[in-house]
Amino acid sequence: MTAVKCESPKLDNERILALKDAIELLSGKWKFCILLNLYSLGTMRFKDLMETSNGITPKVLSKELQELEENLLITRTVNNTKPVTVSYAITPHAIETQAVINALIEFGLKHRKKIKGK
Amino acid sequence: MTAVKCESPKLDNERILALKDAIELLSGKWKFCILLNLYSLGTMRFKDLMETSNGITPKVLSKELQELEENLLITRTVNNTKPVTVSYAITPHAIETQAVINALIEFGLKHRKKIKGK
DNA sequence: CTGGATCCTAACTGATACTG
DNA sequence: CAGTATCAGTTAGGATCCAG
Repeated sequence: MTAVKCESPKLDNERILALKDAIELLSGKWKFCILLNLYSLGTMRFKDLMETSNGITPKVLSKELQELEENLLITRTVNNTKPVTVSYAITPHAIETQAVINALIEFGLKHRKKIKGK
Repeated sequence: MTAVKCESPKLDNERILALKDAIELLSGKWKFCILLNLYSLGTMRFKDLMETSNGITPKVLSKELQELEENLLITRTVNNTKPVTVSYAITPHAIETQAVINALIEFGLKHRKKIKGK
């Protein structure tokens, strides 16, 4: 997703703003993938994410991680190792996104059945 | 959103595919807005959607509606009126997306509090 | 009223190479 | 190892005008 537009004059404004925010926070080709990896597999390093996020380039991964960090969804910690390593982990706050992802997966699964059934 | 990439070798593939599908179905700057309008306000005509979707252009609205229809999330019915009118309504299947939208709104609301609290 | 056709731009994405 | 820099391609989205 990108910048979401949704100013319907007839609907509750606060909820719409919240919806917009949520979508924008999670928009991006890889955000869900990264979040899913992080809370399925736990803390990961840049390199690990490069490997599990099949096809991503360092530049893009870097950008996605920065955006997630700005939005307090993940933490970035630099480790005192010989070759410097960096660990990424989701914040407690980001656990809320699990509900979103689960809802999306549920919907996706049902939709797949629907399509296949045709 | 656009074409979502998420082929993590370490995660359950079917769920990831479902996630990808769901995101792609709902991607686009206005999809959520249109769906929200349709199941908050009921069946609407093209003109109505133009008005409630503040700032959308007919071309974009048309495209979004077509995509939603292709994915069986809305129905399009042409009415036998003097100047032709067209009604759009969500399908029963699309009601599943409410869970997604609600989850997004919930997350968005919590996130706003988090940010404001700082 | 309901769109389709054109043109255009900004943003996202990718490939490649390079640095602390 | 963990990125940044540069360059180039694609595309979603908007402006405007036109048509059934």
